[in-house]
Amino acid sequence: MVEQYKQQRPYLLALDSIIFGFDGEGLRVLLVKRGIEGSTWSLMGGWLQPEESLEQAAARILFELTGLTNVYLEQLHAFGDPYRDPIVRTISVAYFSLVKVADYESNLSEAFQARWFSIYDLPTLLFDHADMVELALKRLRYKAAQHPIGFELLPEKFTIPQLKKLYDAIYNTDFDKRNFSRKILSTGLLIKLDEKQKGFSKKGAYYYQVDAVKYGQLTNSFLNFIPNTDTIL
Amino acid sequence: MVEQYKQQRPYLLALDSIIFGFDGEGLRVLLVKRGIEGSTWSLMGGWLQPEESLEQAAARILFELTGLTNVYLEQLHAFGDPYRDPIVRTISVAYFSLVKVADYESNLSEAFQARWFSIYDLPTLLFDHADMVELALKRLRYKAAQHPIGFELLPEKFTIPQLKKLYDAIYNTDFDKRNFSRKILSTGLLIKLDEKQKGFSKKGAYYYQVDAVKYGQLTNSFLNFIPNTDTIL
DNA sequence: AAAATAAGTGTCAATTTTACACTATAGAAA
DNA sequence: TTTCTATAGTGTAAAATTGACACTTATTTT
Repeated sequence: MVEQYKQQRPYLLALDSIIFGFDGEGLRVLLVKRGIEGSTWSLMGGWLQPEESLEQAAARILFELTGLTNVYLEQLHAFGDPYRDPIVRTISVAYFSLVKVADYESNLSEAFQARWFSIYDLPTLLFDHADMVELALKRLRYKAAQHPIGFELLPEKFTIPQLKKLYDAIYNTDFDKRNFSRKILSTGLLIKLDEKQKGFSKKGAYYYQVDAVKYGQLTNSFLNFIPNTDTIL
Repeated sequence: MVEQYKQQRPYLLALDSIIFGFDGEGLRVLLVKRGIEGSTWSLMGGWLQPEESLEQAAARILFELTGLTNVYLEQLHAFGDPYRDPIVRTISVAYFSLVKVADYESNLSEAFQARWFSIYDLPTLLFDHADMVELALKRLRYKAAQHPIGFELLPEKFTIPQLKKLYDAIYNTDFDKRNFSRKILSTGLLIKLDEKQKGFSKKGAYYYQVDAVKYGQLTNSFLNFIPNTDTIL
């Protein structure tokens, strides 16, 4: 049994992060310079360390770039085509994360030459990173339709028009604002604050924040798409 | 750059398969005997070979056990806790697959001591395999609510009552047969055959089969849960 | 011929979705 | 101070979908 292990060839194991952000206008992905002469844009990545879980490694790598902790992080997919990395065969486990751009101190980015790119206008990427971004975008769309994860991309306090702009950006469409706010508010997940947003529009939109208690409960069944499978069994 | 690769420690990379089947009564998982003295039930698994992609490896391992090809196979999750395998650190990429039990020749199972278990009555499993099964079941439920993957568990020709029993088993519930058949037929995905099932009931239920053309188109938006994101961009 | 068993089907009320346009507010400009 | 302008905010009616509910049909067995 143990001999069976010894005969096996080991592989390098990397992690790559698709980091989504929303700046109020469009959906962005954070990329860094990498490659032979630092000439190619790539996803932020790193190597798995001996005492780390995959999730811990992904969180560490995200922290090294952004200085952020407590960030939404979800495993996307393991990529393992034999020649995806032409130098040495490397399996990469991709994670996607949603960060609040406002929280992101850009000071740390310089070491990595990080930059936000619009998801609709990406440069050529290293290895199979374009596939990773494409899959991550699919997953984000899929997930945001059913789970309240959009809020992870917004500041603590946000307005309904901001939220709508975010969803517009994610789905590259233009939702009807009446139907949108009815649907969002019907989840009971938002708490209206007394404060209004200043500066952007003359009238000013009310700020809302997520009801943390309800947010914790609603992992599934957000927008009535899917029955809450937690309670089926 | 290349030196950076050399400093990294490699890890063993395994694959494990959660193989679901449906025998007309309940949802089953195929398990094999493994462990120190072949004493423990475990998922079917194997090692990644140098020239294989992850998907190819998972398909090969599935073939070695069941003799089946062209089986529904989907990557579930990469499991990489440092001590999940107490002997040597091993990253396992879990795949879940849906097989038609009728197709499965049980001849090959003997080499692996394979057996179908009800998902509601599993034995103690090796390592973190119980977590894998749990996650796979969640994914199956999640997915079957939106995508027409249930058919992968049934023979080519099946009746509506059979399909309902399958969904009942997946969600451990009892759907209303009128609403169920209305909903399923409204997808336009099923073709009614002239033939009736014999032997099971006196009246006999009509056989249906999946419309292959429409099946290819409908990857999302099966039961109207999710807008078809393929067409959004 | 009657009984038994599972298949197959229809309706109505409630809910949800979709399409669509006007009013309110507050700052800026005249 | 009045007017203008830009965005916020809100309601309704038709259509589609869902959910609850029970009887008839077809065939085999007795």
